[in-house]
Amino acid sequence: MTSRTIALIDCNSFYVSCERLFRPDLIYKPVVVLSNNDGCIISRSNEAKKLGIKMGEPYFKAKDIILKNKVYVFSSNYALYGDISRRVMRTLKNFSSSIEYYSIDEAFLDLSHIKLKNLVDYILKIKQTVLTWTGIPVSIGVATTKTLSKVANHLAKINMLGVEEFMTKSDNEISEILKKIPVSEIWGIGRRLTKFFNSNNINNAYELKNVDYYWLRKNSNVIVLKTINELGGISCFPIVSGFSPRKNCCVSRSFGKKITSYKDIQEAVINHCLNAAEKIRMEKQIVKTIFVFLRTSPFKKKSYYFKIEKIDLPNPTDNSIVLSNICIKALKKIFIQGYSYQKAGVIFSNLRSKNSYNIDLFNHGNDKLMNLMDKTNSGFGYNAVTLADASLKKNWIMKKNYSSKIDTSFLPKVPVVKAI
DNA sequence: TCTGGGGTCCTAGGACCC
DNA sequence: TCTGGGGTCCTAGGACCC
Repeated sequence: MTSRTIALIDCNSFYVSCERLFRPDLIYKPVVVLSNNDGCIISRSNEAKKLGIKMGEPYFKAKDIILKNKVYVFSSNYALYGDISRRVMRTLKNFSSSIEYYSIDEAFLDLSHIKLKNLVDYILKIKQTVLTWTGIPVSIGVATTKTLSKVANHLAKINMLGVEEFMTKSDNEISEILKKIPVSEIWGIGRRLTKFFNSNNINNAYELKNVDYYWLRKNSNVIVLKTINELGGISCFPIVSGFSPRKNCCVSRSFGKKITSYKDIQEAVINHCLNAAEKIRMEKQIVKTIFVFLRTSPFKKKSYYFKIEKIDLPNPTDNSIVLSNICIKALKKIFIQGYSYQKAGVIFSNLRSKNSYNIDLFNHGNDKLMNLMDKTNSGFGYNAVTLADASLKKNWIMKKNYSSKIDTSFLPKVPVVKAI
């Protein structure tokens, strides 16, 4: 088998970079972006990282550092990030037909068609083009496997060029690099596996690569075995290009404040259900199994309550009215008066293609209504049309105190520049 | 006081069948 | 009292990712 050239392109501090597009005055300033409900810090500029602000840290815990150092804070704005992500991915597609959209800010590209002597120039060109066309800075790592390109990308993030390639390096040189990478940095090795390996005296990626295969096979699973192979340059995770339909669809939110009233929770659950239903209709899927869950804050251990209710549908559907009625039925089973609830959610599971299934004849007439609803909402904005039960008081709505409110995918919200 | 959201995959164990 | 063997399918829970 001939070896592949695999590049991982990763946007630098992606959400922060998106916000900076409309606030160029914030380049070189410390900036963070918060998760939904302004809960945790999920994106940090380099300046914010240097101040010691940690990834995933609760906002209230970092508040002191933030205030003292005049860190700029944004609530997350996924409409904006999603749109910018699409532009980045579209740009990358010009450089290789084999591309895997791995996450909102990452993509794998197969660059096997590029000659080794031209490789560095080529990846520098990718980096420059993305920056010019979208304004987003990226780092690029290149190697023979996905796992190694992740390692290369990690190095690219800290060197001057912002790119790093292993293709022209000898095995010895790569081994020296791997000796300096702790196992926890390796893609696929999480907290539990790190602990397991460390307790067996395996601390860096080089030691991991050379671990006894039979011992590992006994003590681990196939994914870890593949990861070890990939560290040694044997590709086990191919690039998966093209769209594959999702298998589950979950919509859940923490409430902006604790909620005790059944009516408020029902309102939230119906809204989550309608969002999920719209998502699956866009992918032409129908639902067979529904879960509705409800919980209090997991940080208040004494009075913790969590319950999830599952309902199997005899006739799979994508119909918002049918689905929200089922969600209400499930919610009524798990709601107990007296708790202060923190979060509710809806999971659509057992999704399948609408085309491959005989749709229940009685539901069929509602397709037109759903189409109309989706079209109206995409033209006039989110929730222009909804169910009567869904939107009244919005007591449950999440906190978003620092939003830039920019939405480049919805015309009325696009910023206007005036030339004088 | 305040702690995100949305995914995938693997495995062990139970249910069920012959 | 003694209590097979092998297969499939499903599910819950755990681990990982961004």
